[in-house]
Amino acid sequence: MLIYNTLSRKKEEFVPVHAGEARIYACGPTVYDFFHIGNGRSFLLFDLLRRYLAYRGYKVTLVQNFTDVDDKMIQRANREGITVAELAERFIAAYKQDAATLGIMPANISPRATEHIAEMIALIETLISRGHAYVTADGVYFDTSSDKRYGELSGRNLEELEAGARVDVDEDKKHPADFALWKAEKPGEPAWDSPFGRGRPGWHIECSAMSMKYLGETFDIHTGGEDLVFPHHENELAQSCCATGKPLARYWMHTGFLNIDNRKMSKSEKNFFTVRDIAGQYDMEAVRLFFLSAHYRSPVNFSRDLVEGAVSAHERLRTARDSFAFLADKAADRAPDGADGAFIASLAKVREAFIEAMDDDLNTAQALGELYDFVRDANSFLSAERSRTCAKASLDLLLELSGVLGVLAKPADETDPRAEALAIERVEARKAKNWAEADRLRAAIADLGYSVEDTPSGPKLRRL
RNA sequence: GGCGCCAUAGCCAAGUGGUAAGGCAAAGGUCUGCAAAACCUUUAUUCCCCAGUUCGAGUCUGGGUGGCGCCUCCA
Repeated sequence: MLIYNTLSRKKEEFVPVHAGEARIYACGPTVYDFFHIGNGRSFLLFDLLRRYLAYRGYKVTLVQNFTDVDDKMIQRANREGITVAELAERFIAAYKQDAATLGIMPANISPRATEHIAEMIALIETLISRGHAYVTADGVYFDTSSDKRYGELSGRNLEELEAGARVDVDEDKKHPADFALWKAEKPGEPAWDSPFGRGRPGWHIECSAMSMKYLGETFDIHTGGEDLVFPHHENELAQSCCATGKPLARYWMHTGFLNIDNRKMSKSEKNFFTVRDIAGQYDMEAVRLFFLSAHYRSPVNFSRDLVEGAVSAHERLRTARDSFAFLADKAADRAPDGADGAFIASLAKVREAFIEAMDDDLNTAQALGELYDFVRDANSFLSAERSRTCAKASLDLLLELSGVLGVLAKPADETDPRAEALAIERVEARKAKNWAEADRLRAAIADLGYSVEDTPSGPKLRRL
């Protein structure tokens, strides 16, 4: 499998540290608010990655942290008159709910920053003792000049960073790019005791401490949004490498941005949607399909029209699933003939093509193309009188491949029982060839918000 | 100012130097009480522009043009 590695700016063959295992660290949310649809897209990357690696036979360990102490959290907690811990509790719960709507499976381990202060302090002490960090009145800073490789991940060097630096230079810092490992206590902020005085950890150190604790000093893949490349991941990498002398992660994967109307989402622009907002408007599985229709590294535009296109495509996959399932139960139960055998044999090629696409740096757009091709071919083939075995094989393959992508996991939405009852009445009316009554019932069903389709497997209600 | 990414049909989007996947939308057809769904067919002589390399370029090189991102908290 090839993975695009931000560190080398190339696709590289995936070779895990431990044969047969894949250890992944994903930067999780800062839990000060509901997460937005752009965050959702980047969370989708690690979910897709872990599903696919598991499908390919790797034993996957995914660690996703919760950043539960930082400036934004402190501000909001103070504004609402609650503790930072209470705020964290609330939005960790919200994260879990919202992630589930997008089909994002829980990580194997979900460490919280505040529960790993001791590990961070130990890491900072190591950095100080090795001459990579220094203490000032404000806390402890990482000495970027002491790291020859600093800038490797984001493709910058210290001179450039100095040239690009804007105001706000801390006099105590040796270099403008130096960043805080430990922030000295300020009134109204949570603080912990440490050898360098009471205070709280900087943002970057938490990910270094937690990833290495659970995954080892060098693990396989580190994921995040592209805006984390600098400074967050650059700094994580610097801290960890300088502390251990070893690489932190073999592969760094970053998602492209999600834009709204071709503009970056931002609170000030008010072009901003939380996953919670969207979940009320669309089937989130269709939104997931929408994201997967473009490569994870390319920027994606989010708009009503585009998502609605994905909703149609998603409906089509669901219809295919229902139709295959119906035929797997009801089609002729006889031994497959030659054509059936050839069809079943052809399914292996579909799987191969799907894997080939996914092996190429998770090319979901291409993989979906293979899936749609397969659905069309199978629909066409099964429309003739075919053995039950063919339908069953088609259903199995569809569920297998869509399961890797996570786009057909949810059962059909529960339908309104009143609409169901009307649909049954309508079946009777149609049997009696009472078309006027049938049409009246269809209108009544439409009033409840459903269209009705007469399929071979009976009436199918579809939300309008 | 520095670094980097992108440009493929009405829209979205793949594409390993060898003759343009797929989806959405649209149109015609089969089927259907009428529909819907499904299926079949149609929709890029051409991949932003100009040069170059090559037997051959959407794909490689150079130069333009246009859009975007990072350099500050940010997925």
